Amino acid sequence: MRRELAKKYNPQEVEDRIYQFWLDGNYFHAEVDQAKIPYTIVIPPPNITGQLHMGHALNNTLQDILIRWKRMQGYSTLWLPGTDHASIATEAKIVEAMKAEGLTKEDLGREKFLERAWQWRDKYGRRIISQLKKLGSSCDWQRERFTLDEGCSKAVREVFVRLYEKGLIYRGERIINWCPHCHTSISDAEVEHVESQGNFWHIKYPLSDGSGYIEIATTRPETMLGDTAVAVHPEDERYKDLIGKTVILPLMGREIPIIADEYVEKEFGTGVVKITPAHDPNDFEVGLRHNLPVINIMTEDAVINENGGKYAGMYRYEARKAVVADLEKKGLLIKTEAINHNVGTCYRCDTVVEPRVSLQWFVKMEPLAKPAIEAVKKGEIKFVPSRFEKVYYNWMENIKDWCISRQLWWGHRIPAWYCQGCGQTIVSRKDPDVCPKCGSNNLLQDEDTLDTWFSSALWPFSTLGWPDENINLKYFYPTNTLVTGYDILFFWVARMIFSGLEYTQKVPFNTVLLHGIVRDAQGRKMSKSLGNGIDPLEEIEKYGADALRLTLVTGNSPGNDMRYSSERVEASRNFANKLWNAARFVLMNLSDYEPAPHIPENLELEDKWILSKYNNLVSEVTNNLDKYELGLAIQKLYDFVWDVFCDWYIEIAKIRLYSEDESQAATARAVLVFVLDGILKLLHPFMPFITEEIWQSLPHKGESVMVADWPKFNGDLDFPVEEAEFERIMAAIRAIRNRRAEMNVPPSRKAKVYIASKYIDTFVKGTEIIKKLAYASAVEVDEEFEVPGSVTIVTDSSVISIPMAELVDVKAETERLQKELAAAQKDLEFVNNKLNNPNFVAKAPEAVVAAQREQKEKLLAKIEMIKESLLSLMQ
RNA sequence: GGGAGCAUAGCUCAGCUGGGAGAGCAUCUGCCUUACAAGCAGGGGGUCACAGGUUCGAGCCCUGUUGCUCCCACCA
Repeated sequence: MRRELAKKYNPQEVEDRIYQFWLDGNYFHAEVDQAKIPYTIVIPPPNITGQLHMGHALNNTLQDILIRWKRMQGYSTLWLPGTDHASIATEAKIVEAMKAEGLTKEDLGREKFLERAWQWRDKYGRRIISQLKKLGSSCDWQRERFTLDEGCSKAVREVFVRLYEKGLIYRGERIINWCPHCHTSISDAEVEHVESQGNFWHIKYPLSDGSGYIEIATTRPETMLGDTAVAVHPEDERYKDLIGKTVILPLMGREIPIIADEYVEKEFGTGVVKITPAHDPNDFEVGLRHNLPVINIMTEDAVINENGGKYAGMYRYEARKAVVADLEKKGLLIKTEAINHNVGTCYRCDTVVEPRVSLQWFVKMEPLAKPAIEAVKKGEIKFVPSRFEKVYYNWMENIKDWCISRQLWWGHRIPAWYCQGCGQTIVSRKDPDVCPKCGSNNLLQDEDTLDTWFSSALWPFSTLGWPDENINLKYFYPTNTLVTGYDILFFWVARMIFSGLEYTQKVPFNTVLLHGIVRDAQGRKMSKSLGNGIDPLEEIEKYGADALRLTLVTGNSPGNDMRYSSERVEASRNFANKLWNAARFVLMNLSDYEPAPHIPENLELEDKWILSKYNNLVSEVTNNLDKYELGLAIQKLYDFVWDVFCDWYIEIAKIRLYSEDESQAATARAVLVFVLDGILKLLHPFMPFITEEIWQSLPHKGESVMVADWPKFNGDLDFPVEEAEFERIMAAIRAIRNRRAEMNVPPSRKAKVYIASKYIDTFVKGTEIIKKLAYASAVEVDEEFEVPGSVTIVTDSSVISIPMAELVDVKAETERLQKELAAAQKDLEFVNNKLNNPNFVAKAPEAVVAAQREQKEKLLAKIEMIKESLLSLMQ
């Protein structure tokens, strides 16, 4: 039974039902099928703390389009979903929630805290998954994974042990970025540099021998409490004599040396740098070179500790003020200079990070980066757009060791144990019972967990069962396309590449499709603090998931940001409604026994025209998708549906549908069904819900459009000659409509139309169409006509006369025709200039030259026709 | 300091390997034509930032300039 379609498309009524239908049909599930070629995408796992935002919506729309398309093309298509435990973000949220109960992490203890974390995960992990479903994502939910699940954890542990055994993971006292708010170390990539206003304080450091002072400049005066030297450039004439002498560190009274190091820039500041090895990465390096003591002056909360003398107990900024005030009191402050400089902040909480020496675990990056660079250079991995390859190289080539330990509880605990007996470090795949060196059973596991991105880096293969050799991994890995925002190129993409190469000896994916950021209508980044975020779920509620998806893909080109505005989503909604109504029209004209989509016999000119157009559309859209030009693909589909199919073909088809000739009507119906069926297939990846709903209502073969065959170019539908022929009719119709509109003739006022052309057959065939679409009461076709007192219109292939004596102003008509003549002559001149240019004829491609020649013929004919019309007008 | 992107209609943006510039929205005119007023038909509107160059031909390729945006970087 065919359902009556509502007058307006109502997505709320359709979407959940259709999604359930797909789930029931198990269409999302991918099997290992040796008869098919695999196509795999792993989802960028959303954080379990997250709510679906526009970035997710864009990201998953793009993935779903590719997945649905490939599935229809017959690949065994796996879209592997899952979520990320997001250690810092999640832990912060839980801690915050506990605060409301007056609890801290420490109150609860590690075990109880983790219990809460898992509860959190169960609750909010579900939420984001259900939101992905609302969008229409055709993920294989049976394979859903979580970065902290058993399999992923096994992979993480395996990797850690392997790297440790290879010497690529080490533990050491290094300077790292410390976030006093999140209370953990973070990696270099996790530090955001924000320009901010600060001061450059110029301070006197008195020489110990009382012979004067040297001037240093700093933006962080409180760190001077931990200074262990002052450095100048070895070649700096100004200070050469002072090298080897000492200064008395103000406020602390410590005697510290003046050293020479190339790191100091003579030109910058005063040319003298205070050296605080414990709190500045450069100073740390200098300290190592010169064997300087490292004095840590801050606690984990960025409060000055006992090493900071009388400033102990002050928060870093408080101490800064106090230090400056004391210096001033003592006359040691020379000047305070306002400057703009970059301050490192935590990417999660925006707190200013504090460089700090501490004992952490690191991954040695250089040996891992090399093959990762090679793989892209050799083309084993392609970036779309390719310009990001350069960004990638730049990062990889300058990479530093990766700090992977975090002082958090929510995450993969570092599989390292320390023997309390002999101090041995044990890193192993299985939890050790006794120390292999001394036999002591007094072992303590490292308290820290791993950077979230450490597990994300393994995602493409840990989710497929690695490290266990298994059929899924063999079949679906390496994955094909990775779709993600350019903003996590370093965090994630780069790390997956070196991880894949190191552990699986294969690239994790062949293509990286990078998209931009979804901004608000004014081009601002959507953010919580600005409150300008648009909730995709609300948009789905209001306009439908298909409209949202369409909005996100229309006009979108890889790597570029886009703006989201209500105007754009409304346009998308309108398109969905247009398609809906086109389908409704087709449907209401079908019989109850309409055969499945097929190409009928006895095709008319207009049928061949649209079939040929459709056929070309198929190859163009497929071609665009092959090149990841999703925005271009949907643009072509949009134009075809609205302009070609609705505005022309449906209107034309009405003639036969409403005629007495049932065989003619049947042909028109069959072509309508065939083309609409094709449109629905081509549109399905973009607008899955509405296309499924319509497709089910139409005559169809198979269970679901989502597993229908993707259309292919069909030589039987290629009618270039008929296409051109039909275009002549269209040109005539457009010309007539145009003139009538200019003269304000209402459609209700029909007029007889005389068409003079050498293409008599064509226009005779087009008679009924012209009558309907050009508001003609009758159409006569001949080689020539004399129609006195008529409006004359000239197209490339015809002279059209419409007798409307009372509307005709001979003078105005003459002027208009003369204008057209001039325009045509100018065009001809332009074409002639080209054709008369021997270089053009010799060097331009043949097709281009031929097109110009054809154009010339057309113009010559047109000019001739205009001249004749002018002559007859004057009579 | 290095690198990248953008600059095209009033607005937001497409424009694939170079062959006389497109869409949506907005605007104007006329239409309730039995699929759709979330619609139909038609119109107006662009020195493709600027200056050079390559080419028979440049929005597209090259060089430079200007403006905006972003990324990276240890200049205290």
